[in-house]
Amino acid sequence: MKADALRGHLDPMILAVVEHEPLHGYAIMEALLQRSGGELDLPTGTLYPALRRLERAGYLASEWSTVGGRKRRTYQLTSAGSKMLASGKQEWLTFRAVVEGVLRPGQA
Amino acid sequence: MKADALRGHLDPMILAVVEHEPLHGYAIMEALLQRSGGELDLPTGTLYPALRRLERAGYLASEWSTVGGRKRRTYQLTSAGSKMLASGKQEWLTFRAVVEGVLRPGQA
DNA sequence: GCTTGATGCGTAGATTAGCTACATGTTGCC
DNA sequence: GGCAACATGTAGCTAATCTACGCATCAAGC
Repeated sequence: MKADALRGHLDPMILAVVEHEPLHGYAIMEALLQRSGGELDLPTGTLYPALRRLERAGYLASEWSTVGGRKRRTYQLTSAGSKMLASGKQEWLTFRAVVEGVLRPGQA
Repeated sequence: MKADALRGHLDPMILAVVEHEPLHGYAIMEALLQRSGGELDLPTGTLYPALRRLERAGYLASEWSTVGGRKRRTYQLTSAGSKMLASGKQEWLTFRAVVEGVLRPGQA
């Protein structure tokens, strides 16, 4: 998968992962990897800045904790984030329709 | 639809539009607009550089012609472009699976 | 005691594709 | 004369992702 195919789609994916339970960065990475069937192996240099961006934008809230001597920053969805996620899902459907309308991917 | 959601997906879409018939830039714009149900209204500053990029990469070949006093540059798919399009379609399917695996868009 | 891998957070700098805004010219219609 | 549609193109900006680092803890293996 090309790198910047993700562009603009990563944010809702991150929000989706913390939708039902707050997670810390590393766990978010793992959740993305798992949910994507091993395809989405984000480098930390992508994830952590994205998390800070989302927090700065008000879609995530974070909290520090220490587990087994390791510091974790746990992120949870804010209500603004929840709205953002919902509209992100909607936008994905539109985007998918646009691409498939043009691409006709069935016709290999 | 956010602007850079397109990132990395535009190229195969352009190739798909000229798959069965060569078209000039303006006609490609219109075809994209039509196939996307009016959603994909590319600015010329996006399309024309993209076409030149694809030609430079060997996926498209162009030819000048004059129709009704207007100069047109008509693009057609090369064999390399055809392969690129096929793999682009495949990548799209993977990408879609990844996003939907993470996003679960059904659960609004 | 040492090394290695997994866990965990983070920044700096480069890349690059899509965008806005602009420039140029023709045709046809009011 | 003027405006919309047709038609191509460049210059410069933006911003999200990537690569490549740095730092620290813990557990396992030798």
